[in-house]
Amino acid sequence: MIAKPTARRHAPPIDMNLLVTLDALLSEGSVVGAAQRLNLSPPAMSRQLARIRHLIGDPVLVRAGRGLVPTPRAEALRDRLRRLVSDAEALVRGEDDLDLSRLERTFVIRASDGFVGTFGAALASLAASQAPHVRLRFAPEDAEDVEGLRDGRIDADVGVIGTMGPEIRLQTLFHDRFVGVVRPDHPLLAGITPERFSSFPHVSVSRRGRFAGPIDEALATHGFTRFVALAVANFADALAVVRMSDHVTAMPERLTEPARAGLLSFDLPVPVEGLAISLAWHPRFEADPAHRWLRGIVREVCGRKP
DNA sequence: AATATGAGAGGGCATATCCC
DNA sequence: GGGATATGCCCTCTCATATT
Repeated sequence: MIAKPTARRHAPPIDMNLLVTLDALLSEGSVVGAAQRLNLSPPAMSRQLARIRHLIGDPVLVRAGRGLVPTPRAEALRDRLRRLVSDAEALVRGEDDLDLSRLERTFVIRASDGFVGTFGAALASLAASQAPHVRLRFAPEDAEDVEGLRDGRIDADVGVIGTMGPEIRLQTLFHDRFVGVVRPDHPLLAGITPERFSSFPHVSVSRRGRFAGPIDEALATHGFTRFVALAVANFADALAVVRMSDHVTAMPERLTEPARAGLLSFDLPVPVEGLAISLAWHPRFEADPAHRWLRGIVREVCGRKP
C-alpha cells in the first residue's frame, strides 16, 4: 500500500475584490448604485453580487419590492467589512497624503450646547488654521443611541457617554465635576448647607427630560431631598431660568465655563461623583486619516488649560 | 524558444422579470 | 410605464498547455 500524502487541493484563493464590491453594495443598498460607484455596468455588478452570494453562501441582499435589503448575515458583516476596506484603502494610499489644505469635508459632531459654547470657538479656529475648507456641524444631542454613529450621520459624539455598542471606540477627553449655579444675589449664597441647598426649587438638565440624577442620589445618601421643579434639555435653558429666578441648578464645571458668566457657581454641599467627558466614534473611521485629524484637534482643544 | 490553441473569467448589451 | 435586478449571449483578455 502506498502511503499517499494527505495533501488536499487548496481551496481557490478568495477574490478580495469581491470584498470591495460587497462593501459598495452594502453601502449603496443597490446594484445600480454600487455599479456607479465602482464604474461598472449594472449587469456586471449583478454578476459580482451573484459571485459574492456563492462565496459567502448567503443571499446577502434580497429583493424587497423594487430595491434590496440586507440579510442578517450581511448586517453582521457590514461594519467589519467597512473597516477592512477602509484599512486597506489607507494602507494603499498611505497615511501621509492627507492634504489638510485641500481637504473638503463636513464633519458632524454630536455634542451638548455646553461643549459647543466652551470649545466650539477654539475648535473652529484650530480647524480653520489647518484645514480651511473643512466645515464642522454640531448636531444636538438626541436619545443617546449608536445609530447616528453606525449609519454615518454622526462622525463623532462628545459628552458623558454611557453604554454604547460594543464596537464603538471611546476615549476620555477630560474629567469634570458638578458645581451649583445661582444668580449672583441669590439668598442661598448667605450660607450653603445641604439643607438650604435642598430647600430651593431646582432645574435639571437632561436631554431625556429626567428630573432626578446623580445629585439627587448624593443628597439622598446624606438624607436630603431636593425638589426638581423643571427639567430642560440643554445648559443654556437652565442658565436662562436660573438667571431670572430663585431656581438652583447644577452642571459640569468645565463644560459650561463661559456659559455661566455673570452667574455664581459654588461647590455642591454634598460630594457628588465626577464625570468623564468622552469622545466616541465608529470603528469605520478608525483608520481614516481625516477623521484621525479631527479626533486629534478635539483632543488638543480639550487638553488646553482653560 | 516562439507561436497557436482552448478554457475560463469577467464585462457589456439586450432583454426578461418583478414590482410600484 | 418605468425603475431595478437577473440572465442569455457574445466579446475580450489571460493563462496554461500543446505544437512547431
